[in-house]
Amino acid sequence: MTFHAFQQEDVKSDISRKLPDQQFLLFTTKEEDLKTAETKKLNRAHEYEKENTRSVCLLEQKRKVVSSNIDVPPARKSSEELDMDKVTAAMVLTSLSTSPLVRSPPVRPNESLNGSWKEGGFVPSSTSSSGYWSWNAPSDQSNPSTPSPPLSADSFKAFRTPSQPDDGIDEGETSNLLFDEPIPRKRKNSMKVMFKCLWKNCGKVLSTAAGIQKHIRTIHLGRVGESDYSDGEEDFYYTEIRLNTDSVADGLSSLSPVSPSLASPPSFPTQDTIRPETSCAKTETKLMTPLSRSAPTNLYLVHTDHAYQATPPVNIPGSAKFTPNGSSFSISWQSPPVTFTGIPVSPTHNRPAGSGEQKQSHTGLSSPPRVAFGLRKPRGEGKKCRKVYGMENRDMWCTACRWKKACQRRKAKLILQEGQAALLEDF
DNA sequence: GTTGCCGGGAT
DNA sequence: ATCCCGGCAAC
Repeated sequence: MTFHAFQQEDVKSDISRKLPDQQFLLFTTKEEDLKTAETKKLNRAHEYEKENTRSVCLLEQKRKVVSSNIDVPPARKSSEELDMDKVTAAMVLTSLSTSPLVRSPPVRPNESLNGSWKEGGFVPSSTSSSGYWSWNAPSDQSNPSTPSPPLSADSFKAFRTPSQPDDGIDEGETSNLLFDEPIPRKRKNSMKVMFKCLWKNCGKVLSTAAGIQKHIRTIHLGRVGESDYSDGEEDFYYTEIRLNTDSVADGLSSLSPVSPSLASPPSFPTQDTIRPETSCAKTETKLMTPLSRSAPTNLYLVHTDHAYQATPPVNIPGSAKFTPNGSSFSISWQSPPVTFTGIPVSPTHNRPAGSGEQKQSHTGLSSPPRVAFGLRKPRGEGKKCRKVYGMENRDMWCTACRWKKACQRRKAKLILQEGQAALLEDF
């Protein structure tokens, strides 16, 4: 089981969702909710550890950027309170991350603390309070060396038990993941993160999460002209791939973030609004080699819908070859992106129990039930919240189900399976 | 008949 | 934007 907790100030409602593959994303609205989130997470983690799954727990403490163009939440806890919350989180995380169940392969040197986002130019854009996130190049946003929040990651290291050398996420990285370094840090310039669509036979790669979201929405979900669609439950599946490029700093002006050998025309006649985007990413530093033990099947980014920005599409065929039983890949969400070393979960654990609907994922190009625009979507085969939880547990349903909308849970599952199939095929 | 969820209304 | 639900269509 993979468990991720994100603190996200601009998500309105607290969403705790079980994902396929026994993964979790846990979102909490406010910093003050962190403790609550941790409690939930812990409960969930225990619950699913009982189900014979392994877990790793990541907490991303959203970076607080103090600068003139960043909205800082008005009501802030005192540093002491924050400290306690974070300490609580740290202890929870420690208990999970040091659990014997938690295992992950060693982290390569260049993806250790120094190489991950803590060094990067990622900061929440100035619209952070509106639920809109984008990556800003360091040049057009607050100074990376802006005043740091009261706590530093070092404050929490004391609460972590020493991790076994080969057991679990690299310590530096872990602490980096768990306790977002409040101090904006620079990132190496030699890598760039792209976002690869995980839909079967797609593999489209865009330079921003927003772009890939729009791609998925328009191409795969058939949501043309629904840019205003934002029910807070819309899920996207894409994965982050890192490209070794030294020209990232150019931004998107040279949208060939691809290494030369990988360059090729876009695979999709995109419907995306092509718009040069200056606030784009300069990102992760880990090189994803074809033989790296990457495991997108273990973790997918489920992204709650937010406003997005379109970016020119870039296709990088073969640039994200993940090994089926891999273990390492990264996720990126909000700010800053997280480099994550996943758990090599056995294939059986990769599949949600009883996911018989996988069969359809091998049926062709339009694998996920792609619907002609204007037509009703075919009914899904996955278990809806209603069936899973029953009417008596309606409060456990996903929001969409409660509102009699298309079940996000099922959708996520389907997309996940398609993505897995596609990636396995690629490999 | 049951269930998923679209479309639209109420707030 | 959020929440709810009538009603259609797939099952």
